[in-house]
Amino acid sequence: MDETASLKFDSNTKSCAQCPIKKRAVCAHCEMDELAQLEEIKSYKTYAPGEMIIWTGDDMSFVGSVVTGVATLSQTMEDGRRQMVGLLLPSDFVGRPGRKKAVFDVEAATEVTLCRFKRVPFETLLAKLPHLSARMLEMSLDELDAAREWMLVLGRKNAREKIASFLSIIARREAELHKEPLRDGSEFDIKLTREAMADYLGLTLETVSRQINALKKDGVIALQSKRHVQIVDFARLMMETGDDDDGGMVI
Amino acid sequence: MDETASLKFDSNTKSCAQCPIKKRAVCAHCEMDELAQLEEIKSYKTYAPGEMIIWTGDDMSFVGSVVTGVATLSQTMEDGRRQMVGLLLPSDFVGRPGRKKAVFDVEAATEVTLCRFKRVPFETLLAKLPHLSARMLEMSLDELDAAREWMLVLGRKNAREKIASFLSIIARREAELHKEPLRDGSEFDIKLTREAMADYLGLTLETVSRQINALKKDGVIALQSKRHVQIVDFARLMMETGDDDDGGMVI
DNA sequence: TTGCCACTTTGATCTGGGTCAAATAGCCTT
DNA sequence: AAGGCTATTTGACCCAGATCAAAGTGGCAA
Repeated sequence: MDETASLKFDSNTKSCAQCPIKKRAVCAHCEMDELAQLEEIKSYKTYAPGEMIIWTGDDMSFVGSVVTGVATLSQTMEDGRRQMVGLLLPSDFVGRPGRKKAVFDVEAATEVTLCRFKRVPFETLLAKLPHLSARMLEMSLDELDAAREWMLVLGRKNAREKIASFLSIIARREAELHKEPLRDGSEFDIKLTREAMADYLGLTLETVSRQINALKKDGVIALQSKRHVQIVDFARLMMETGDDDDGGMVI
Repeated sequence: MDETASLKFDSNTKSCAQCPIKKRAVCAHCEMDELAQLEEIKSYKTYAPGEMIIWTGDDMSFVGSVVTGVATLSQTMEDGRRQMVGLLLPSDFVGRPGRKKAVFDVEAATEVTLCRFKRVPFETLLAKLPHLSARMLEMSLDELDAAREWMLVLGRKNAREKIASFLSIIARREAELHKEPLRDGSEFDIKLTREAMADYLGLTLETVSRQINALKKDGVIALQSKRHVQIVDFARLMMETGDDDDGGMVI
């Protein structure tokens, strides 16, 4: 939570292509002022894999969004049971305007670079800039849909369906990120341990391992390595999710 | 989805206390114009218990909010498995600005009165009225938190903890609604069937029945009737949820 | 290149909650 | 007050996934 940021990007440059907030919030007919105002309260910080970005209960000094890497959003019960409630990929928002204390843990799964805005000034800007709040609303409604889709996975799907759902979501976002089509043969890294996957899916790590290897044995996926997946039969993977069509999933 | 509304409230009156959108969105220093503009696109409609308010895939001609009654927001898999993803109580928002087709079912659990706004004009207003979009953002962030809290319940809690969590949430919202304190002896109606509870909790109706009666046998709750619960020992009920403190739960 | 350590797989067993089946309890209607 | 609903409870059994245990794998530090 300190400000000893290792700046990977120059926060003074006018042309910060990497910052999703700006990219999304600032449109052609905005005043240049707005850009400059966001610029002033912005900084970048990079976190090491496994590092806690935010602990539940922390004072929220900033909000921001993921520029590179993967972070997890999760809750832990006092007896250690953990549930991931969000997977934060590049362009995803971190924190919540108006919230002083964090209610979830945020942890870097890989090396993560965050584009951060000081919370209070950001809230002030939010009140002044209609485009920014419109974009925030759109983003939070998308997240809400994604969370609700995930509730179906958690509440009603069996282990195999959960794994298939997880893989198809990761594959989809990965493809989207690299602007590549998603098809048979597409491959990608799972940036999470089996345990983190289990925490996302409401399973144990042993069950995750068994089901991944079952999907491999059945020729739905291939494993280049333990964390590198190739989708052999995409249509089949979609069937295995238990969803009616390929459309549903948001995240 | 038709407009054959049975108007319980006069949509022409200037003093519609029941409409949560207005109550929340319109503040003292807003122009009177804004009120009038919302007024113009507003109507009320009442739905019978069990009636579908929105089917997944329907064209969304309106957004709005619950004035009275309880509605459920849910997804159904083609094999019939169902997961409730939200419980809509008075003041809760229905629909999503910018969304043309519904992605969830909305069903009246009791008789429900909705305050509805035609979607497209509402979106136009949203772009013009900063207070309205700020309120919408706040509401959707609250819902997002609630959905994420519920993911912990679905993914990591056992049946008894799920039931305790459900009862404590209902009790809390009921108390809040009637502006009464929540304490030992508080009582309320569960407005859902055992099956609807099961769909909310990711359980079967038999398990819901067994666990409710187990909590009764253990003196945590008492049942005045099958749907009317008295909380005998509130602190104990909170323990049974498995949460560390009484604070967490949103919805 | 060896050894360590964290991650992953695999096996054996157990159990919470699902499934199937039947009985019971409230209800509106007539 | 009898019949016919639907909602709920209760019982018996079973199985998917948890748990416990052990072995395998691979990356990297010295």
